[in-house]
Amino acid sequence: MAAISRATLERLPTYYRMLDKLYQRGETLVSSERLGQYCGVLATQVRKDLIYFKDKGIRSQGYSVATLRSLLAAFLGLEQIQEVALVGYGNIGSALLGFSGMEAAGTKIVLVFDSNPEKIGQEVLPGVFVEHTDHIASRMQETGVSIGIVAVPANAAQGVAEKLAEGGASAIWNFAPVLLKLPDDVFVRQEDLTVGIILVAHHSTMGTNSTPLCDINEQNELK
Amino acid sequence: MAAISRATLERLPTYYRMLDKLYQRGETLVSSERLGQYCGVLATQVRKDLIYFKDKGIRSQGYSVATLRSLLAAFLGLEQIQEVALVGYGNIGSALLGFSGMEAAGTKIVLVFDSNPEKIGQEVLPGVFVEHTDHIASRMQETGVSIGIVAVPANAAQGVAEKLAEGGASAIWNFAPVLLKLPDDVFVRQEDLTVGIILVAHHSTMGTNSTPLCDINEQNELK
DNA sequence: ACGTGTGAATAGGTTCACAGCT
DNA sequence: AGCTGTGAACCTATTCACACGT
Repeated sequence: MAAISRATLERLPTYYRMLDKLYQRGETLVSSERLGQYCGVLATQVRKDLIYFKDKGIRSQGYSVATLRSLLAAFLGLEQIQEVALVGYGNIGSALLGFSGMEAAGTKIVLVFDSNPEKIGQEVLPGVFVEHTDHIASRMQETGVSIGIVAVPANAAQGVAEKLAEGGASAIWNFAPVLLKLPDDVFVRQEDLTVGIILVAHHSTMGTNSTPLCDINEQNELK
Repeated sequence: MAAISRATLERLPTYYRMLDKLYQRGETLVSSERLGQYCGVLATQVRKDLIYFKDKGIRSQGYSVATLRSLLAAFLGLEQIQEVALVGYGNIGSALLGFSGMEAAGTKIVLVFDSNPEKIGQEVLPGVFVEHTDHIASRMQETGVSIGIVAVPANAAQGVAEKLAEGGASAIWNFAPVLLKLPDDVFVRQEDLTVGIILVAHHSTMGTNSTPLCDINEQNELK
C-alpha cells in the first residue's frame, strides 16, 4: 500500500482527539460523516484518510471507536511516553512547560536548556532543572532523548538545532521563525506563530472584500 | 487578475521577514533564488507568488528590496498598528503577551479577558487589565477592536469565540484544539499546537523507516 | 549573461459517483 | 437502508522549460 500522505497525516491527530472523546463517553460506533464534521472535512475525506488503517475496525454502521482509537494511538506513537528536551525558557518555553497538550500527546519535558545564566539551575518542573545550552548535545546523548523543541530567538535557533541534532534528536519542533538547515534524517516541524498573527491581521484589515491591490479568495477556511 | 492563493498567502509573511532583514542591512536587490532559499522553496515558486505584486519593483537583476518590502507590508496590513483582544490569560495567553512577534506583525494586545476571578484586575501590560469574559462583546464594541485571540481550554473555546464575533471580531486566532463554528465572514486561523507535538512525536518514533502498520513518506519537509 | 514572467506539464489532494458489504 | 471502500474526475499547487527584457 502506498505511503500515507502528508495532508492525511495532519488530520490524524484531530481524528484521534475526536475518537478519544467519544471513547471516554462510552460510544462504540462513529460514522465518517460525524468524524468529518468535527474536523471540518467531508465524510469522503475521512474515509480516504482511514483506508490506511482498515486492517480491523470495519463496520457497516460506522467505525469502531475503540479499535480505530487504538490504531491511531499506536500509529501516532501516543502509547508510550516520549521524553523531550526544551531549549529556551522564555515566553514560549514556559508556556509549553505548563501546556496540557504535551502530555495528551504522550510526551514529557525532561530536559530544559537556556543560555541565560540567571535561569540556569531553576527547577521548572519537579526534578527538572534548567541547564546551560552548552550541554545540549551531551545531555541528550546521556539521556537518550530524541525529540527537541526550539523556543529561542531567531538568531540562536540554527545553532541550538545543530546541537540537538548532534545530541541525537530525530525530530524537532521549531518555534523560531527561521528555516533550519539540518541533515535530512531529522524531521522538523515549523510552528511559526508570526505567520499566524500576520495572516490574522491581514484578514482583519482586508476582510472578505477587495482592496486596491488584492482580492483574496477566502472560500473554505476549514469549511 | 486572479485572486491570490491560500498557499501563496502562507508564504508571504516569510518573504516579508527576509525582505525586512535585507532592508535593515541596506541591501537593495534580491533574486528569487535567494528569497527562495530563505523560505525553503524554489525560485520559480517565489516568482509565481510575487507575480501578484508586479506593478512596481521589477528588475532584471532581481527584485528591489525596498519596493517589494513595502508592497508586502501594505498588503499584509503591517503598516498601521492593529489592536487585538486576548481571551485566556493562561500559559499560552501570557506567552503571547510577551511575544515579540506580535508587534513585529503590527499588532498590539489592548484587551485581555479571563473567567478566573483571581486574575481579573491584574495589570498584564502597562495600562491593560484583565477583565471578565462576560464583558467581551461589549468591550470589543466600545473599543472597536476587531481581532480576537482564543487561548482558553477546548471546552470554553466555542463560547468565547461567539462572544468575540458578537463583539465585532472579523478575524480570530484560535489556539484551542476545536473547530470553531462561526459566521462565514469571520476568518479563523487554527493554531493547534497539539497537532504539532503529536506529529513531531510520531516522526520521532517512526523515523524514516517503515513500521508494522506504516511506511511514512517523508521526502520533502520544507526541503 | 542574468534573472524575471509565464504557459505547459506534473504532482498532489479533494470531491464525486457508485459498487459492495452487512 | 445505511455506511464504507475506492476508481475517476476535478481542482489546486508545484515544477519545468523557455521566451523576454535589460
